[in-house]
Amino acid sequence: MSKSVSVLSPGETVACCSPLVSSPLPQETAEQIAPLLKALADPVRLRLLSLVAAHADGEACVCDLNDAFDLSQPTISHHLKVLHESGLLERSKRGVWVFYRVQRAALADLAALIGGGL
Amino acid sequence: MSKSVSVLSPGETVACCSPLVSSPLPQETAEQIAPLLKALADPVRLRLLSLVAAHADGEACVCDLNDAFDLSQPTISHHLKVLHESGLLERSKRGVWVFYRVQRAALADLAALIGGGL
DNA sequence: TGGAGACATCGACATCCTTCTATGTCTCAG
DNA sequence: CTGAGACATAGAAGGATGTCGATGTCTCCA
Repeated sequence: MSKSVSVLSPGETVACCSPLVSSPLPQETAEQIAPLLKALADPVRLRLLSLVAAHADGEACVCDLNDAFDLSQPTISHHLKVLHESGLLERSKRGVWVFYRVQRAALADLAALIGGGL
Repeated sequence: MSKSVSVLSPGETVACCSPLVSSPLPQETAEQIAPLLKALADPVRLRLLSLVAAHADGEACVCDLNDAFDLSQPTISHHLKVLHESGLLERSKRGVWVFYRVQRAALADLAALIGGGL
């Protein structure tokens, strides 16, 4: 995993900017946003995020998520890490289990960036 | 460029689904959406899209866009192609020049997918 | 204390992506 | 018709990404 993936420390959300279509995005901002979109731009990670969000109480244990895919446990763990490091998923360990929860603010900011000004 | 990038034919927009956080995204849908996000998930392409959208009359000529980057002309051409094939940019040739215009519906659909249900 | 189970990390491999240079295609002016 | 300019395509190189099996770490229970 290259360092540039985690531009935001886990838990931090996008301090967002004026909408994409309103004014030219500064290079620096573009380089901040792109990793976030890249984290989202994978079918497995999209489904993971969606599964977590739609789960009861808004959080899901890794064990639940593993079962939903035909992928190895380390692969799922890797994707969850990407989502977590990009600030899209919150992590909390309780006993033996690890639970993930969607950081709705980050998603909302992204949506505002893309869809704002339309 | 692998074939899977252009899931949508150029000009077609996302026939969008229920929001990401509302119900588990079906695998098929996730595989349809991911290429769109992937098209957006690059700092150069983010700035290209933003530049086009913010340009006078909502469209920009490739010659204008080339000047805004420290990248070779074929590289910009490549990124524009990715954005076009994903349905985010509309292409129109007038004389010697090629103009690109943002397909706002595609952006709006994406934003609704990500931010809907928050 | 020791074993089992839940996750994370490591290292490897194949594929994909970004970028480049070189070259092709199309259109207009002269 | 020929040259120049705008843009696209082709092919190659280097780095990034997705996936795996093997292994490590932590926590709980017996």
